[in-house]
Amino acid sequence: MTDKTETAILNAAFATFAAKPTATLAEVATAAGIGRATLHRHFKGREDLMTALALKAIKDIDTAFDKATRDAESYTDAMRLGLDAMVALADRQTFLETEPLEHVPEVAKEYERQREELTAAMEEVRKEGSIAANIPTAWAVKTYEAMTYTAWSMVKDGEATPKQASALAWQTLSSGLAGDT
Amino acid sequence: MTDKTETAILNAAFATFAAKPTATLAEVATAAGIGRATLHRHFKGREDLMTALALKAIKDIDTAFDKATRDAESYTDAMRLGLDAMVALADRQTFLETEPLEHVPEVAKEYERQREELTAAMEEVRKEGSIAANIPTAWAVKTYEAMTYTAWSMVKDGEATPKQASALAWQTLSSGLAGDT
DNA sequence: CAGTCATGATACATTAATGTCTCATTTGAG
DNA sequence: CTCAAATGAGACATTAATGTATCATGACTG
Repeated sequence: MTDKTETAILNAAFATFAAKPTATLAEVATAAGIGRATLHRHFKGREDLMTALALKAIKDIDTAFDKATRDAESYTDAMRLGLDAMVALADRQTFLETEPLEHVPEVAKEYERQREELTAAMEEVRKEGSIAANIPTAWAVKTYEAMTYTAWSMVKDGEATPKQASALAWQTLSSGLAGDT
Repeated sequence: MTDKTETAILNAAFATFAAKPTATLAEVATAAGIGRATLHRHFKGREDLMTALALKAIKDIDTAFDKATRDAESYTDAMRLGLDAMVALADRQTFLETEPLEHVPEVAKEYERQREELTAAMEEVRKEGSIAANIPTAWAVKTYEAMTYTAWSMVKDGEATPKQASALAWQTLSSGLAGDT
């Protein structure tokens, strides 16, 4: 139902800001293949766009993760499946990390919720015995995010296909958190 | 020999831009505890400051890494020792990743050189048998950088001391790249 | 086909950031 | 202490980015 033009703007904005956080609205408009005035018709201003991006980023990640893990056999398996889906959305994740948006209550709330859900899922992974005892759950979560970013970076640099990259990420993550060297 | 004020500016700038890539020069000046005019006396403009930051970031990382690994027993050991040192400099690493500076030849050249050195060192680590055969060196390098960032993030969020964080990073990295789950 | 609607292009106004300058004050070296 | 250099504060000019308004055009709908 969401406007087609708005979707195009948001997608272009993710790509643009991922490459250059200081990009102007004019650059975003050009990247989206539209006029600057049109961008303003859809989003009141920069702050407005940023908020919409943050909310969409969170929602996209939620949706993709849920879909990918729908028929996982375990939490550990869900993490593996989710990783695949997340790699394609690393620009969203990067945006959320890069742009300071704590001052927008709605964004802060959703961000916090998502973070808690991921942490809870990681606790379940721990119960399944996939994480060494000395590794804090917070570390496992951060490492998970870092691996999705790293996989995306490999793909972006043309050093691997998405499939190869997420396989490497999973290998590194699972054996890295299991911890038996 | 480098000016004390300039050092203060650069350090404040790293912290400021790490937290908010779109920060203004006024914000940097305030963070450095100096007037905006003084900042302009030391750096012609934004571009000038960015270039100086990039060069300092590269140099700081080189210096810290060299110092930390001076008496390593092996390349693998050097990576472990280097990790400790790098965690404290993650703001520099973040800056280099965040700010697009390919268009400044001198920066691009130094950045490339450092990257090649790190890759070469990682190749040696591989020869020492610390990296699984199916893992590309490029992946190992990126993961190394990701782990320093992750460790820094843990410290920043107050979830670990620098020592704990770099220990976790090394555990994850070494067993993750060894790859035997 | 007629009418409406979103758009691109453009001009324009406003605001924020940057860059320059001056001057009184402070700092530090000799 | 004295002098020179550096600084902070502020005024000011310039530029870049943002936001608003208008208008002609092309697309889609009824």
